[in-house]
Amino acid sequence: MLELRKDQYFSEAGKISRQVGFVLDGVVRVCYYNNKGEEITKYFIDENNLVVDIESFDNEICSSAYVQAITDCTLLCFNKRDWQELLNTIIGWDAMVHRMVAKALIQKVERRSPLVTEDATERYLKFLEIYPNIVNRVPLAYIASYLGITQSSLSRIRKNIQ
Amino acid sequence: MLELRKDQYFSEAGKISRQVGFVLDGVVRVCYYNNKGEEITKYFIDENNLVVDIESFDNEICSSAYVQAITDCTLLCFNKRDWQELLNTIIGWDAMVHRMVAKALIQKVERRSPLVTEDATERYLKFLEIYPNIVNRVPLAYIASYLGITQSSLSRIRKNIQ
DNA sequence: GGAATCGTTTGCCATTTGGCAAAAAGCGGT
DNA sequence: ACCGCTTTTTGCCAAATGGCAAACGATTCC
Repeated sequence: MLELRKDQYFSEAGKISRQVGFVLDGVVRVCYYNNKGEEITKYFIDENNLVVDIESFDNEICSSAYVQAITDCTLLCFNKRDWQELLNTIIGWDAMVHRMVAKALIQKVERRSPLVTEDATERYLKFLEIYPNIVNRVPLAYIASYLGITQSSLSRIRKNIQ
Repeated sequence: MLELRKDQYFSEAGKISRQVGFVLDGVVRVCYYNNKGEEITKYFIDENNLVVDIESFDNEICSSAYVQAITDCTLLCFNKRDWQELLNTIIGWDAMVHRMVAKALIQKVERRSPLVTEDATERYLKFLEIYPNIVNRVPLAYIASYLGITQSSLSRIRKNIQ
């Protein structure tokens, strides 16, 4: 069990991610800095979802992204040993995890892809569909950086929608 | 072994995808139609890559995308029975496939995500990095629809770069 | 109850991209 | 070489978005 305060990191770019988390309460985001130094939010993770950089965790390579709490958070937290134990204890755990991970990855693609080809307003509407419980809990700047628009644009779009 | 001619479909939206393909020669794309009826290219797949709608194949649900040959293609092709046979015959096949699939999914996210937050020129440059062997083999309209810009814009961008 | 801090909205204008249609270029068939 | 078809480029103008700074609003801390 891990408590994170707003703005604390669960894992950081450039380090190996050695823990699998499961969000019990709060919202977390995965973000990175592009080559212009802009901070980009890649996705949000809220309650009852796994948070892990699977490439980093599995292959023990450095992660390329930060995982940051954006509200105070409570996470279940497993290290490799715990994880291995679950694997040995629970029949079918391995297969189940594979499914969950595959499903989560597919979801990430399906959520991110449409953003590329839509205009800013539609992106925001998609965001609202996908993350209905997040809008009011995180700063607008993070949402803007998720959508690939400036926060002034997002503010104006909000106004236009009502 | 399956030969597809330019423009033929490997699998179609609304149908269950019952085959796993492996591209031996040619280029294939995955595409769909958004709610404005615009055709969107989600990604390209060229030689030595797997092509499968894993959700549709695994869970026998309808696919939401088309897989279309955009050059004449040669594919290795497995149906569920073949696939099962490989699974039973080759020790470690299952684990290997899980890895390949996870890796491919991660790659899709990593390739698609950056496009959201970059301007049109940078998207095109990223495309060139990611798919260096595809530019000259597919119509510009498909690339534009992959990048989420119009083909006139892409044409102008090309000119500006040289 | 201020003061400081952080987040959001707005105004102004420059830049980017889209829409549409016409022109130009490329390509295969005869 | 010519014709018909498809793809790509270009011109013109409109619409969307960005950049920047100031104003406004909310929240926290003393």
